[in-house]
Amino acid sequence: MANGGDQFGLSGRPDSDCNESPKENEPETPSFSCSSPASPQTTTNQQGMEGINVFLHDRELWRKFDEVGTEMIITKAGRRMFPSYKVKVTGLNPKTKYILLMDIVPRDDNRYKFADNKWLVTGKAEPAMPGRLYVHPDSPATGAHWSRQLVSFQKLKLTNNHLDPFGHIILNSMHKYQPRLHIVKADENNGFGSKNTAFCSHVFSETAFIAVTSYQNHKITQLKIENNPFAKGFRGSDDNELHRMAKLQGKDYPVVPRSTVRQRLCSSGSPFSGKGQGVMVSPEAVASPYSCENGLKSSSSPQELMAAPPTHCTSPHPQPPPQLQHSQQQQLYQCSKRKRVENYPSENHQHQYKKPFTSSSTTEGELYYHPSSSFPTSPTGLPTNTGHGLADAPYSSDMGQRQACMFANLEPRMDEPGFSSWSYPCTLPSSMTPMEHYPPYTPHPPYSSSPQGSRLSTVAHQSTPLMGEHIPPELYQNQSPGPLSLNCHNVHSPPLREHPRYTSSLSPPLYHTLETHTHIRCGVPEWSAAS
DNA sequence: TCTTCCACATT
DNA sequence: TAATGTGGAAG
Repeated sequence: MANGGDQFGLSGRPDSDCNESPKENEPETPSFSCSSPASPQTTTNQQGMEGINVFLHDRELWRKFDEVGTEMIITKAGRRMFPSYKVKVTGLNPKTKYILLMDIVPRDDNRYKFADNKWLVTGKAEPAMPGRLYVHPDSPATGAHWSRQLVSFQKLKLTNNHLDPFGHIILNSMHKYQPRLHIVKADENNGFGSKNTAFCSHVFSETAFIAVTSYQNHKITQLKIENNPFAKGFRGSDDNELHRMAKLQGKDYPVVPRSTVRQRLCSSGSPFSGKGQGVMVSPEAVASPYSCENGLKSSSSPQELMAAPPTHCTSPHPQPPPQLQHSQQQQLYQCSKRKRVENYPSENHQHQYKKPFTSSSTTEGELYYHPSSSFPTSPTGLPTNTGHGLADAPYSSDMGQRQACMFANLEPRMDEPGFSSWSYPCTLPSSMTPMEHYPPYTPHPPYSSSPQGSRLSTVAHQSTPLMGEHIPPELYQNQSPGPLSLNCHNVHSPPLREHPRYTSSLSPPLYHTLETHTHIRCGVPEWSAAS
């Protein structure tokens, strides 16, 4: 990882995002994350997905965590991610409907342990958990809708319960993962999965993390406490508090005043990344290894840094190394809270606790809900892709929030963590069309708890342009032509490997989806575990 | 060494 | 008050 590198102070609570009306934003937490530049680099010409750019919200915060080595708690009941995954999407056709979804894939084949203040590889990874997709509850929605404000995936939860019935994303503790965002263009029926379905995917390497059941690195603990509103209670007011906490944690790290934690965190290399650590350099310098990263001015302000769009490795037309244009960086992102849509009865009151988090996500549904997502399914609950509109079946806000949205999926892998961000608008191969019924199952039912999930799973199976085993060799190459080929203009783009371990035998239903996988790599330095 | 359960804090 | 978060104790 270690693609962070900012030397700025913490950006302030991540919750002060753009959904909050300006006046609600805490003055002390400049939401520079609310500004976003136009993305200059989409060059795809397929399926109308060209020009789409995705900007990671609170990128600075993500980078801070990444520098240290992000850890995400996973619990049986499911735990949200922090920082939460929020993005601003631009370049969408205002009238076209899109489905936004996320998945989290293994970043490598290792199992880790935290020892000597650093992450070390301890062996082979456990078989991957059943892949699940988290479809944003607003899906499908028009480009105008998605573009209106930040799209938040903060409701996404991570669990280590292999039998999780809630649709949470299942992960293995002590394994490294990479969240990915997929934007799929809904077809005329508000669904997708046809062979012409277009989509693009984006990966922000700084959002990679190691799943843990309890924090291993105290620096991460401190960062979480510092930035997560829910952890305010753990924020010490003085040095003693920190010493106390450190002591309680049984850590022998020197404890510094809270006021200096940030500096300490920013100035210390990440044992996690293991590379380029010793010296904390400028953001752009740190990002430099990532060829897909947009260049950033060394004098970039936090706003600009945040505004840096992800690198897109688009297909089929390779782009030149994305270079953020200043003028575009300056484009300001609207931070006003979206007005409720009359037709969508929304909850008039948000849970207070949600404010800081949901503020940025009107798309989350707290502010309103679409009548929405109905994914056609077969009588067995399997995807049928018969063309029913996604919007056919309204779901309650509650449903939308909780279940909207996880899907079983093949187990993709971010093999060889080398991507920074990529997109591969392309035509889905016929192999991605709805599959036959799943075999009865299964330790990892696609979405046992969610009726909606069942419907939505259609989307997952049909559209997920994910990776998995059996990837045609040619697809490993960035230059491969054809619908699924991807061109990553990355310096480091070693061929992807297949991972026999992730075979269909693990979870038959889940490995049924794609015969043709799109494996993209954008050459980002590998996380150096056990460096 | 890692996971689960708990009390407590915040919104 | 409920939901959700946290770190830490206990297993």
